[in-house]
Amino acid sequence: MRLATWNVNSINARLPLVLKWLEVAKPDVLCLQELKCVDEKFPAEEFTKLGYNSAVFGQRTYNGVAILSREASTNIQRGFPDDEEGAHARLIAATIKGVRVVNVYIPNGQFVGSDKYRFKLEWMRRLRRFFDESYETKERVLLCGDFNVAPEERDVHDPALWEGHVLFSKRERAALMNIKDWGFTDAFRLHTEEGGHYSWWDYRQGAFRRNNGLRIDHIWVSEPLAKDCKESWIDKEPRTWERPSDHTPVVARFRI
DNA sequence: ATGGTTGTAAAACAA
Repeated sequence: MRLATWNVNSINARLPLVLKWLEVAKPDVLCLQELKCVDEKFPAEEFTKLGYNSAVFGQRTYNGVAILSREASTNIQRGFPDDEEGAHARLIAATIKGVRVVNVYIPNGQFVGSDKYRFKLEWMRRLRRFFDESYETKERVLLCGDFNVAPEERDVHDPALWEGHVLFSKRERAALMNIKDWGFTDAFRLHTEEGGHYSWWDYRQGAFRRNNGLRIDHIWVSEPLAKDCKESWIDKEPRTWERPSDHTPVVARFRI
């Protein structure tokens, strides 16, 4: 089974690229973030034509997450169990081939010290609590998505420049490690030690051309799944296509 | 350089 995660920055603006990528990469599961549309505007029929089922949790203008899968997914959950009405559409979970797939779009945080930064840290605390209350570490659990945090210096093109800034500040990294401490392993780091591999590049200042990026999109797995993870990579090609998302897909392959 | 780019949606806001 191949699973991928991709922040598309509007599914309708990116539809031609997503369809093209599905046809060449042929993942079994594709987790999407930043749909920027309500459920009714999600182009599910286009994915049906390529053989994918859609589980969607949309929202007007901002956020929105979805899970595409060749096999039908079961037990679809939208948002945290204790979410209030109108809460951000940032989490969708579904079971596929015995794997509990949790797809998240962690808040960006705007800048360190802002209200949105505090919201990000609180959301991350809730995500850790969600795993404590919902799953056992011996189950096959997978957490993926746009985490909006680079875990380590080797995940940042210029750590000195980024130190203390949103996406790489100490409190965000601590909040991220707290989630990881539930029992996750970074699938990408099972297979690659060196730095310089990024999943996001700012649209501005030729950041992609200069490889000024961050590794902020991740696939994390519980212990039983880590044993079955054969490969993980970042597919930079869609970032070179016309009208790209600022993120590119991250992929993992499992012996399932 | 107090900037730069993109998407939504119709002027700012979010990233």
